[in-house]
Amino acid sequence: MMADLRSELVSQLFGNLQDCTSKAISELQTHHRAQMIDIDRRRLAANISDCKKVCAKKKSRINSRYGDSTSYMTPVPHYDGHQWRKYGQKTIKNSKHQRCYYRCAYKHEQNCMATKTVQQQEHNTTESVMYTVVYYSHHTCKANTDPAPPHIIETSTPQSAMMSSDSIIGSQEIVSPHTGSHKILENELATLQWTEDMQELLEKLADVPLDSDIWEMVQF
DNA sequence: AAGATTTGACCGCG
DNA sequence: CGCGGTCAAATCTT
Repeated sequence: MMADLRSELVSQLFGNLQDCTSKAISELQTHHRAQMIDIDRRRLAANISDCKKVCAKKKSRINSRYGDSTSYMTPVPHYDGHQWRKYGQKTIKNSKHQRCYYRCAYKHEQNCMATKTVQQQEHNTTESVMYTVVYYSHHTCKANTDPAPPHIIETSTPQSAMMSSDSIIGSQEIVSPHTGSHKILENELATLQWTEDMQELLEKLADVPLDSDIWEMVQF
């Protein structure tokens, strides 16, 4: 009887939560895409000729050392379907934030040479925090087929993204201005089947005693 | 204790 | 010689 009531309440709460978060996610994604398009347009308009020169220079250097690279902008630089190990962090000249260096977690076991760098971009207070992620080499480790990372936007000129951006973040400090709940949300978003996991959480919580203070707050 | 991260040292390139 | 990519010992986390 009590258990049924609790299950129902929890079910409703999670239903509302799911609706809410889905809406928020949708809005963020829409806003985010529009924002990135705008930022790209402004950057391109600002200094196309300088950009061309520097891009060509950087690209030739990078390609000579690493082969092709692919860069992305994303608010969620750490959840891209692969496991990484951080092996370095550097302050980059004229950048406010540091750049972090990651290698594939299976580098030694499987000789996978994939690496990536993550650097937080400059942003004003009206923009959400974004990171430039540059991938070098492809994953050769098994069970990893180098999928396109979720919730990111591929930039047409990889090096230009690095050029105008500014810093990094390690896997532990994660998106610094975000709260713990944001981190969880991002994680779920990028890697999990949302509805299935919500259902699982629901089933677990239905068997857990609820806090009495919360029960007193809910009016029926 | 094992594995992951931090951080200064090292090194190659321009 | 400075920048930035990598190494590896120290430190932290689980």
